[in-house]
Amino acid sequence: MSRKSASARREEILAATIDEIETTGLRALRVADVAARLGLSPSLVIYHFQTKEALVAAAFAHAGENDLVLAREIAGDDEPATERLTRLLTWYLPSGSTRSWTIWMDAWSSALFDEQIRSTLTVLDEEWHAVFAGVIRDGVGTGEFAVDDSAGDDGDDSGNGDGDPVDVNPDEAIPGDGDSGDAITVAATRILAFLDGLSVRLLVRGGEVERATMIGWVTDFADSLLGRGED
Amino acid sequence: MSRKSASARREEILAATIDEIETTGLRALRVADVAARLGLSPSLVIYHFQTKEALVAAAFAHAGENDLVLAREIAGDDEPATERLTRLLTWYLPSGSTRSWTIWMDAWSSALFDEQIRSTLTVLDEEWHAVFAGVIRDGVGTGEFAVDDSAGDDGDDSGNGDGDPVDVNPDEAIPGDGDSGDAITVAATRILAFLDGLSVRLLVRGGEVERATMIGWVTDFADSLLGRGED
DNA sequence: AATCTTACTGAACCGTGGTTCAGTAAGCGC
DNA sequence: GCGCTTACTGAACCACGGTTCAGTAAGATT
Repeated sequence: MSRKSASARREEILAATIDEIETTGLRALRVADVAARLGLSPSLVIYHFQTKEALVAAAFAHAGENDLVLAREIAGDDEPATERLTRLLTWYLPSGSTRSWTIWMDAWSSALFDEQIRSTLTVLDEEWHAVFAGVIRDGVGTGEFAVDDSAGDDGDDSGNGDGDPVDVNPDEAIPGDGDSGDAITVAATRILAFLDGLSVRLLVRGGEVERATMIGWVTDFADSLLGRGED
Repeated sequence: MSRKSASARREEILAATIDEIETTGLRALRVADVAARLGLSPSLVIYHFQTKEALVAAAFAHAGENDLVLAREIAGDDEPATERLTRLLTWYLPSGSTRSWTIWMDAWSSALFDEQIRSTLTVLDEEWHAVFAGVIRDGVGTGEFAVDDSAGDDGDDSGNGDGDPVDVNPDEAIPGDGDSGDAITVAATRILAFLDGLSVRLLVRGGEVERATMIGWVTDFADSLLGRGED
């Protein structure tokens, strides 16, 4: 049998675990199946990750980082911010693409009762914020977007036809602690929440048909948050 | 031991199951725990529901209907539609209140691989639609809301300052088949999706602090969809 | 009171699957 | 080649928990 370095094997196993969860669900996940997928013995999986629970936790983190790598690629292109944002939104929603999605339903439900997984998801979420906020900030810089700072208030923002663009210096927008920070971060949070809600709907109720219209909805939402559609 | 009618006992067991899932998660759910919660034997649970899987499926349906009963109460009040909508939004988001929520993370992840649960969730979702759409329709009738019918289109709805209110006769808005129907149904879908996304965020990342601001966000969103905040 | 239905129990059964452990051999340094 | 580290296996272990089944008694019906 071909021996591999510990780190290489670990990555293999994590990928196999993600695939397994993706196709059969966390509920039905067996370490034996993960091992079988690679032609290895179940003992080896436990040898590398001490317990099944740890394996799952590591798999969530791994899947999350994988997605973020691709997201950062999109966000780092040299296209205009508007285009990058649209591509991010489109790619975020579940499809037959590279992005794993069903795994996150399981991750959420696990996070409710597992402190470790919860903190993993929190970190991933903050990185997602950073990606979106970065693109938005770029767009504000080029004048493509206009964000008004009354966005976080309660209901009485009736008269804000056009808001003043806020220029935030990149180093003061630390994602570390609060979503309730500046308007850009708040916009990113709202968009991400809407994306998650739509994704759940898309996954739970089959219908690939609606994906296209959903993209329209998020685009509209982003436009209204980012001061487009009024100029 | 006090004997109860089958239907009464079934309801007891379902309620206990929901509580158990709510507090320990579906992952850790044991029929023995459900039984112990009521001082009964595990065999009885299986006696009433033939299998654990069926028990869980029934519990999801039961919890969903419970929530809907309360939602319909709110929606059926004689207050103005604006007020009812706000109360619905506020009550929908997870809190320490009556509404069960963590159970739905598990329900979603189960639905991905269980046809029965998926159809249960689909039905519940359609009923939720009906509740929201009903209130919105009332608001359109009284002139509180104004919905424009270009809402479902792609990105090019830039110039819609004020849309014409659409009067839909109540019997032609059947939730049965399509979310892609009229503007009212579409608005309900978008609001529900946003609510779900925010709820996940609230549950997975602890922070009860943000609930108040989230209510503000949904209100803003609803306002923009329903033609308020521009008049 | 007799009987019949049926809610209900206790104990045993048994498949499942994560984990352990002693042992094997592959690569690497000397 | 020798030996050390370490990836890796096979078989056995063992706990856990859903399900079964034979039996009991409570309540309704007559």
